[in-house]
Amino acid sequence: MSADQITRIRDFSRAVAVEVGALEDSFLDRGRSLGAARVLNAIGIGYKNLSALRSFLQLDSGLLSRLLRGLEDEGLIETTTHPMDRRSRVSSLTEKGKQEFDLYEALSNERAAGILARHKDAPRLLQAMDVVTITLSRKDIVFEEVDYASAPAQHCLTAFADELSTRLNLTFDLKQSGDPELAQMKPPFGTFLVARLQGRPLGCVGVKGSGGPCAEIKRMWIAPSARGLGLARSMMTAAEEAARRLGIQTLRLDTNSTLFEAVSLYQNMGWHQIERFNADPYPDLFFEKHL
Amino acid sequence: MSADQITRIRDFSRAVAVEVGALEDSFLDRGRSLGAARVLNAIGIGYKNLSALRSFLQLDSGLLSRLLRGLEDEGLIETTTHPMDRRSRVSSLTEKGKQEFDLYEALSNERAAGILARHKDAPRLLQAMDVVTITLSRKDIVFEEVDYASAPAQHCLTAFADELSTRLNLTFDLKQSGDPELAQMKPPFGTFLVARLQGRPLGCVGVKGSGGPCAEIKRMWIAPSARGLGLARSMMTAAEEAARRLGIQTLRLDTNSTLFEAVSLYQNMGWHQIERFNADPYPDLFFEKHL
DNA sequence: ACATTTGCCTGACTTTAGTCAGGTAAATGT
DNA sequence: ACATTTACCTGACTAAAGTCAGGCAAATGT
Repeated sequence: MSADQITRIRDFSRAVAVEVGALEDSFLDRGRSLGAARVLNAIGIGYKNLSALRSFLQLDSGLLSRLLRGLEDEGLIETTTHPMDRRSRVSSLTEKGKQEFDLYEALSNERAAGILARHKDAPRLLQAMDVVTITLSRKDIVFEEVDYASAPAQHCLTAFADELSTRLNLTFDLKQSGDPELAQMKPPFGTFLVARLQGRPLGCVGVKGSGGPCAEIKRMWIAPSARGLGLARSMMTAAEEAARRLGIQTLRLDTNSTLFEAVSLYQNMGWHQIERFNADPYPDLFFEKHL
Repeated sequence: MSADQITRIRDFSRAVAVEVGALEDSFLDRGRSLGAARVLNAIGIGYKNLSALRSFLQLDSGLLSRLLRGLEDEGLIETTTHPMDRRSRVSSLTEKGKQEFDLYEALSNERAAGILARHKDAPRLLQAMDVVTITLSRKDIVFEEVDYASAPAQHCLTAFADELSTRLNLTFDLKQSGDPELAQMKPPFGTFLVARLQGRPLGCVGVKGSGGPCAEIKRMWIAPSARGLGLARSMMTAAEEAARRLGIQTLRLDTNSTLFEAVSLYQNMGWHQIERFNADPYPDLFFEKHL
């Protein structure tokens, strides 16, 4: 744990504290105490159960109770008992509360836009922020099976195609609507997985089947900001599990030897090299794995 | 100002608030109120003048006064009147206060080390943090004329040599102690500039003269984390000004055509291409500027 | 010279945050 | 069934943070 690294972390925290603090301060701009504003916003973003609110905001039961009553007196929230457990209570925004919440959102957006405006000539800032965001909250990344045609899937595929196009100096379009692969990457033949962090798509992988015992891994991609976190490995694992659930016994894939990191990942995960199984010009390495 | 960018800023702020908050919390670990701890630390890092303290910590005059008195009662600080203006007062740490300050520093380092430990398998995190830190606080970057042999200069030159070595697959050593260039890059012949952010060196440039009206720009380098901020331009400007102060009338430099960003910067700043003036194998483009 | 401003202190006050010991009603364990 | 636990509320309290008016001494303006 070098002193230099610690200094860099502390410099970082000092530098962002100012900007991030300004964003937090927007919660004070509407004449309400910070505590009350935080509760209102937590309810607005979906923490309705009081116990969830308490643990999210790290509030004492008594304190939360009082803040809630204050918001109720203002007519911003309503609290009812939980239908399953009548000890528990559930809060929700009233119409007036929603308006107030929207005002807080607008304020926060304004502050964020202010940060952006102050640094709009620093194109690398947002990318670097993404890397930090994703790394710090990578425990929250989830894998979802979605339709190949759904918005998050299309987001990944567009980004993937753009990346391939610039890297190989060719034009790729991986998501034509009439694509015959479309049917092969949804159940019962195959599936399509995306990795998401709080809704934002960070990567994808497709399992393309034909009803038989053999299927193919396609469209494996990780967003640049999410690389270096071992996401590829967990996404491959998730894809293999999904394939197993579909009754698939053997998976194949093609890749290019210049992608050495991917190649060593496959070898590391128990894939073994096989003979060429298609005539595509781009791939020059072929792998297989028995599930 | 796209909604997507605003979302990314807000996600970033949410993600770092947790970690940064934990670092701030270390101020509570020694049984003192947050306000008192912040004042003690602000004095420790150099804010001694009360008016400077007030604006740095955004404290009400009365509040600061009381916090200071509390610290005085603990024997941690001493306050004297300002020698120039006897209305103003200046605080400084006592021996006991210094010890207490060091304990806070140790706690903060510990927390930072904790963050590092939690993410040590994310090699890109620190780099990304550096980009964020430097971009957000780039207004604080200063240029200093230093000796070619000084620590910050050597830091830059080592990094520069390493970068050249890996990029060109050769071995460079730009800072041999017996280097004849050493004398030519200090007054009265030339100079050596480093760009620093709170002490950390971010880039360098040398002006190598021989006493005559003509000098050469050498060793121009910007730390990877500090690129994309226009630092190269301001560093070149600073170098030209320093050269002018030394009585130099013409500057020359050599570069390589693959460094297209540098080349377009030179053209943009009024340099014009000239004939080859040395026999080095690496450069293939030569520029000159009359000051 | 004298009014004004600046820099800081003091006292009196309010608000916010946070803690803790009960208390009630519903759910759960055995 | 009855003791225990859980989920929340209430009241009483303290500590910390923040506000404001006034005051004093030194500096400054004219």
